[in-house]
Amino acid sequence: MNGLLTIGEFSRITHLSVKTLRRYHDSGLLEPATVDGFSGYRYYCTDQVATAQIISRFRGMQMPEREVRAIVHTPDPDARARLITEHLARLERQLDDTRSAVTALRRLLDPTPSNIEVRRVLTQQCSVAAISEVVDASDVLGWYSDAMAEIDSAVPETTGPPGGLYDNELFTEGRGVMTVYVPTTDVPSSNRIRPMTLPPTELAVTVHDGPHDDIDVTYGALGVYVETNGLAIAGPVREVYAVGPRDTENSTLWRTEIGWPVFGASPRT
Amino acid sequence: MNGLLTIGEFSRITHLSVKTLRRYHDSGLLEPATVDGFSGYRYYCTDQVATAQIISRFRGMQMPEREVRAIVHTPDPDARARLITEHLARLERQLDDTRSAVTALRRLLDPTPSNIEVRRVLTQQCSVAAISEVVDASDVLGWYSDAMAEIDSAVPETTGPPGGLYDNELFTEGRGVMTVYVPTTDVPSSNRIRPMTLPPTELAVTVHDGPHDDIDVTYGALGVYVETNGLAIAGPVREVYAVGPRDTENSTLWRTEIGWPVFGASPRT
DNA sequence: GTCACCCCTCCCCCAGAGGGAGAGTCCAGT
DNA sequence: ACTGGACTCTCCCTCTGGGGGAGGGGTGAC
Repeated sequence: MNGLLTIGEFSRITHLSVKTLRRYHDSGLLEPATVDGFSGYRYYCTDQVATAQIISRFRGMQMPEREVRAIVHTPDPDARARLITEHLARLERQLDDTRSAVTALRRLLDPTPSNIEVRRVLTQQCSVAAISEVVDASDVLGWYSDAMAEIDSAVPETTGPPGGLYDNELFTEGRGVMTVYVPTTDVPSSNRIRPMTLPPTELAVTVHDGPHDDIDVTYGALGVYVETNGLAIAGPVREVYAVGPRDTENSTLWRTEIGWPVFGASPRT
Repeated sequence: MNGLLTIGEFSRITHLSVKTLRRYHDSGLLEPATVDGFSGYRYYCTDQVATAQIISRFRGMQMPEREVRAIVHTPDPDARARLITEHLARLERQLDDTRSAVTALRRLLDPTPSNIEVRRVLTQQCSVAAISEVVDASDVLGWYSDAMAEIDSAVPETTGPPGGLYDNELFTEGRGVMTVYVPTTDVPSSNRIRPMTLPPTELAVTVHDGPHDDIDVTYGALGVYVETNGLAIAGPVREVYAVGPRDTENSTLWRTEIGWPVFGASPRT
């Protein structure tokens, strides 16, 4: 009565279900003011209504509970604000993803089969400056831009467009070795950047024009080609960013070469 | 070799993980072209690459698997298009929710305590036309607008602003009886709409001005008032939409009275 | 024929939520 | 003081959309 609320009363006031309140207690997100040591009854105080509402706001924005916990337990308002803006940025990105997924979907559902031309190529040996690490599939984009930025700022002179090597396990297991590189003869010393020599490789190559929203369609076509021609796969996929974000902001002008290492039949050209 | 792919090959081509492909098989979302009855090996055909990509597009847009299944198994392109536009509308709504959650959050985090005035009122008996049903908390908004539209189109003459009764279980259990009504003396015959008499009730009443984004804050203040004044709760919460969407598009002008049935101390006006 | 790699099933884990059983607690009315 | 009903407790299961890993068997290149 004197300012302490049972879980049911607190639930009516905050519009959080009793179940949810109990979980928030267990996970440390919202601890009751008192817990009766004998009966286990939870008692909340009226001050906690505001906290509960902040929590439900964040959860309503799909913020993960662990982050909400961090925010609620962070007294420093600046750090709070940073966490919040970070989450808003993430929401924005998610929205962008959805938008590009929609446009890519239209292209996929459009009756435009758009046959893809595949060439067989034997690459020349190539000296590059590379960063190589084991990466989760969900981190690929972020890792790529970090690593490429590091290479860009460290390598003074390149002798060709940048590229990447994508281990097949990245796709089949969701985790695998990923490499980004720029061709150069002048590799700086750094703990992440290392010199590498790409060996001559037999590739099935095709070109993807435009943004990467629907690059999977091109991958599909290339994969089907490789398969129907009875070729076996011999290593990580290679992408070369012939025209990319460093060349133009206009993503419709991008030009990505996808090369799938193969062996099995005689290469032409 | 002849157009049939093992799950690993299919995974490399479609960039769906092996685990995910197996689940898609189990759930009927994407059946392999052949399953070896002896070894259990799944074999996919190259035609299925396109289907797999459509699936991953939809999943990338957070579409639930059951809906993706419906779309993929729907041959009729019109029905497909309808399902897709429905989902896009849902995404839009979600986005709106996020936006309003953000604005509401700012208000909540602002150092504006905004004390709320609570009056004690004894309502008069009132005849209404009402729709009453058990509803899930997540459906409240949709159910409300459907029911209110039905009442609006059926009741010719109202004698006051519309209102709603919200069972406390709606909040504590996530499911409960919900009622919407308009005051009228002339109740049409309908299977859903029924005449009701709201009994005289002792209420703790406060007014919420503006859109409903942050109505929970007002609920919190009212709930705290009721609690700190040592009152007990005596029935479903009552909302009266004194100024609402039917009166003006400008949601900042809305005016909602929230009445919490109580008993316990002597009412003042 | 061997052996590495591939694939199978089965079970456990995660986040966030809900359902429900079975037992214990609180409190108001008698 | 007692009783009964409402409230609360814990515990376990379910769902969705994934992932990790164990243990066992299949496939096919050499």
